[in-house]
Amino acid sequence: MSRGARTRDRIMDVAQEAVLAKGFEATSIDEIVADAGITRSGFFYHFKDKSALAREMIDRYADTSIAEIDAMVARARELTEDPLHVLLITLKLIAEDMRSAPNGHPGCVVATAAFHDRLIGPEIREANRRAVLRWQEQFRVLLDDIAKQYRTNDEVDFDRFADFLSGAVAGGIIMSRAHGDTTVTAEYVLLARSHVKLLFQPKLQ
Amino acid sequence: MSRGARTRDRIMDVAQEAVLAKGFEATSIDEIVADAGITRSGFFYHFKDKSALAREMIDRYADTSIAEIDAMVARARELTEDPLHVLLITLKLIAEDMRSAPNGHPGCVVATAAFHDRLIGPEIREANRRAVLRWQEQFRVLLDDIAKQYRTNDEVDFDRFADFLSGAVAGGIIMSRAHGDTTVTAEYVLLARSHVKLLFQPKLQ
DNA sequence: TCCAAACCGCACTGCTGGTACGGAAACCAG
DNA sequence: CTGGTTTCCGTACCAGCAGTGCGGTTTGGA
Repeated sequence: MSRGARTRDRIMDVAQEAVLAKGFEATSIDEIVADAGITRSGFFYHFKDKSALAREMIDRYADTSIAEIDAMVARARELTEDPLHVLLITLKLIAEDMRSAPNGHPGCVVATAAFHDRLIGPEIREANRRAVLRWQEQFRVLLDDIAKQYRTNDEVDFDRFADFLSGAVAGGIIMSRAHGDTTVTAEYVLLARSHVKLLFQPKLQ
Repeated sequence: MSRGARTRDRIMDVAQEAVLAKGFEATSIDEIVADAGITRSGFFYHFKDKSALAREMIDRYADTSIAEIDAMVARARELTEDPLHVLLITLKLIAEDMRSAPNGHPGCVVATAAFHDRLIGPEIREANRRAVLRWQEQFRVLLDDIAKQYRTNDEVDFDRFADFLSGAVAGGIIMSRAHGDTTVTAEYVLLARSHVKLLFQPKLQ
């Protein structure tokens, strides 16, 4: 990893922590460069503006998030062959992971960016779109596997439902902020899990 | 309604439209006063700072939202006595209302405020908390009515689930912004409705 | 050793939220 | 109609912000 790449990563590290805690606009470039141990000139050498930083942060955040969920799916597949239980276990692992975090779920760069439209040009919007589509695709695959062996107890569009599962997390983040209760997001994941269970589980009650 | 109250309302009207479209920080006071037909001095006469405006906007937004939902609940009660169907019809009315809006759901001041922590002092946070608790209470009452006549197909905490229903809207707003598709929020409400149906409906399949 | 990438220092612009204060117009009670 | 209060304007000012420009310096690698 080159020196430049390391600096870029350090910038994004400190920026992400601040952005998740305070939002994009509330995080000043002066603050970022101070924490990253560089100067404003150094910052603008790597990112042409704050928007470019946001765009790269979104992509990087999506990368790590997708990888983490993939790891949980893999772990779930080790525990069962039943596709329904793969998803149920995955959702439980996600919830546990959120609950085990020191201060609950730290927030989501994508969700945060969605509400800061000043710095959101078409590029940021596109980066956000890419991210949510990747999450949707991830859950969509699991739902398709389930559909091969189970029938649903209600008619739902699978693309929408896959999207809805990540949307539950997004909603949980908003509500956890509104409530001032960091455990909310994990509970939302478990409620979404309940939805999955009710949707596919045969012979209810 | 006094002259001052009318001016305050006009300020909040134009501010809300801009905030829902662009976020709090992206909406400048200069822009608000221009659209409201007053001066900066006039603005600061009514609101001591931008944060005070946000706080009053949140309360006002919650008031109208609660009233709208109450009206839909009342309409649903006219159509059926069954408490489960009261909620199901209410959710359908909410979804239809969102879909009928010219540009989909315009967004939520509470959700927007949750992601703009610069101007969020304890007062804003408290206003946001009040709002989500009011929504939660609204759905909680309907769920309690259902519980008197139905048993659930899965164990869920009713307070959480009531909160989850409004959270679905919040998540839908985020995802609609991320997708760039304004119909998403209404679809989320319908998926939440499906969850309710699956949770209470006896003798599935 | 040499060159390019990486980074610094500094000066500048334009916009923002916010303060301060004197004054003017609108409104309302007596 | 009068006097006082509410409401609003005009202007000048401050600090913090994102972003630009550019010359200079350090660093790492071929």
